[in-house]
Amino acid sequence: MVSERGLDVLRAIVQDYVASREPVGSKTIVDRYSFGVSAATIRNDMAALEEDGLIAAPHTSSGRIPTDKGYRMFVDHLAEVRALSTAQRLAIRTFLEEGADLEDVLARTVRMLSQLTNQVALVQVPVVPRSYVRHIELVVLSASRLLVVLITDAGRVDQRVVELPQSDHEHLDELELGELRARINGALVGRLIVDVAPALTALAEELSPTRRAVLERIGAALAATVDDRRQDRLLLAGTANLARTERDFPGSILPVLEAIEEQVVMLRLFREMELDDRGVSISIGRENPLIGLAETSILAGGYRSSAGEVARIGVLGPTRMDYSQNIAAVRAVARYLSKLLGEE
Amino acid sequence: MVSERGLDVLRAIVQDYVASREPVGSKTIVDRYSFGVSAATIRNDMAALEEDGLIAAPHTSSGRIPTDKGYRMFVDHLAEVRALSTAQRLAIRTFLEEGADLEDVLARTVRMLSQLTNQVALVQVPVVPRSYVRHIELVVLSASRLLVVLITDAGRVDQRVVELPQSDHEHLDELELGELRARINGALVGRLIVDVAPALTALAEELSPTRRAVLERIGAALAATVDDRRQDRLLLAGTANLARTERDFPGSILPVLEAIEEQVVMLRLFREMELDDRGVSISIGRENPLIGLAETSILAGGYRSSAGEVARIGVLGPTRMDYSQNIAAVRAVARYLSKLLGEE
DNA sequence: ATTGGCAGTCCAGTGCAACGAGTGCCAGAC
DNA sequence: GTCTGGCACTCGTTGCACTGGACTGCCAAT
Repeated sequence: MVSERGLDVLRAIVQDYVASREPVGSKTIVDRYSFGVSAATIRNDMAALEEDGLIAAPHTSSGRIPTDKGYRMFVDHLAEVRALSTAQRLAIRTFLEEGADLEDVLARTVRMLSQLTNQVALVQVPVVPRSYVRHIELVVLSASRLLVVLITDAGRVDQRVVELPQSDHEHLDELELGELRARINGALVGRLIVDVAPALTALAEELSPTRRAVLERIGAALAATVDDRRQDRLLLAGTANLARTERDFPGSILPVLEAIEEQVVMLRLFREMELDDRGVSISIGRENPLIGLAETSILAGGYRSSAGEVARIGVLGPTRMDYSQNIAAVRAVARYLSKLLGEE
Repeated sequence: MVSERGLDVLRAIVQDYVASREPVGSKTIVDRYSFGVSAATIRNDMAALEEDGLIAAPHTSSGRIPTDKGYRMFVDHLAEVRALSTAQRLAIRTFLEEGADLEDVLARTVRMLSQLTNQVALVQVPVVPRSYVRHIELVVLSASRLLVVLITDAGRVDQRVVELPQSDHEHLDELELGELRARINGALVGRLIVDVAPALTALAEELSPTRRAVLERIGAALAATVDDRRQDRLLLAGTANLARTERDFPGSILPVLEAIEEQVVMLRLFREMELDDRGVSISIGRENPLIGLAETSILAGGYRSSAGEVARIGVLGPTRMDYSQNIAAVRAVARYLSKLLGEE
């Protein structure tokens, strides 16, 4: 069981390790922080922290470093987010405001963010695909599974399987299905695929509650398909910072560089990170779905683009990063960017 | 003096070193290539090559590696450009043709090129600034020097000093200058700054030959200013390839990453590379103006964008790269890109 | 619960010797 | 003149043993 002081020790270990890249020992902590207890006591606390998997020793008889779980505990409960300095805020304002068009503003944003954090910065550039719905087909696979096929004027076909609500015991017979198909097509054909979601919501109003549940599933499937198909790009900056923190990547920075070059994958990962109440989302080390990013952490924030939709902005760096400062930077830049784009 | 066979030895050294990253010794050459002479003879040739600064030994009693000058000799006189395989050509075609808009085609191009070469690929995205000329001012600095000031509607002011032709002994007096100023402004004010060059050419027709020379200088200065002001972007891909060839960078890849992130600097460098008769330009190691790129070579090619102007495309990698293949790849992709964009 | 002390562990650095790849040079052969 | 085989020499690399230092874990005492 980790005591109250144990958590303070964890905080000290994280801060010290982030600052020095040296595994931190009990003596260091006693010297550098005023806990008012002896090294042996700290050692006991550290044993408890290790027991709980929050810290680990690279080898017997060396100091401890935080594990992914330790960093998680730190960012969730122990880190206080420092506000940016006035100078930094001013720099963000003036630099971003000089941007000409959206592309330029985002390019500036990503550079600014990478300089502010000394990490790799990423910004999602929302690009709305201009395809129109040509036809939607529904095929019954079994009593509880439905295949939804979306055909657009670009000639592209996407399909997706939908699990129907279990509670709904009235099977969809061919007749009903035909009606549903006709209604959905009536409501959607000829529309831009980005308008599919609102149109479906409107359609749902006209249906009985049981059918509405089915429609919702179909709508979700279509939304997911459209989402997958967005040709969003990713702006990157500060790759050099990866090389600068090379020593934090045991093997090499190669897998990291490979991962961030896979824009499609990174975008999905980025989109799937859900913001917490602080307006950021953090994915630490092996929490990360991509193996290449096992030694890196990603902070994501959201900004509201001119179209009103939420796009992502974030930084990526070694798990050994200054979370407090980076959270502050991502939040500040995201907030300012939303404001700037909202005004226009 | 390097003999005929000496150059063959150089070619062998370059090829072997590029393939193996091992300094190559006389014995290796005798074993692997059939020169029909003994190792001692090769050693003599190598001594001559070293004398001429074409190869060097990392330390006494080790094999030789090519110097920048050696690579230069290789690409200028010894390398034969291998044509791409049919499969590769087909891959280029089909992959690029799927691109939606210019941005998308270029994004695909840069990825394609980096995969083809296993190097960092760069593509210049031409962006024409939409500013209009508001006023042009001419100020005499001395008998032979003139200050040209360009003011555009964005409120931006650029100035440039022009050296007047020495042969022209009639000094420009204030009166004449005034007339010239009026004519230039008459011809240019209100025009897009990208149209400055053709408009000036038209104006030159109306002037006397002596004045025409002056106008040409002014025109060149304005063109240079406009060129500097272009907000061209650079698309990058394959940064991971740098990490993959990490061992070719004695210190670290950090300075290289830093250099390619400086888009403005890279663009200027890129633009200043003049294509040779093979349609490519090669800058090797320390020939490069940027210190951070002292261990890298850049190959540049040109493609004709839809607007008809020439933009750059290229690859960047360690000086120890497969020049033959990379030249072929850059040429093929540049050519195909021009064709694709020309059709539209 | 906390502390001082002590034995034990492991890493990083150092010095040394043996090894091997490759050169430079020279005297002799073609 | 050009080429060749041979030989001494130079260095980088590898393996090994050794030492110093930085920690930890545990225990008995407070």
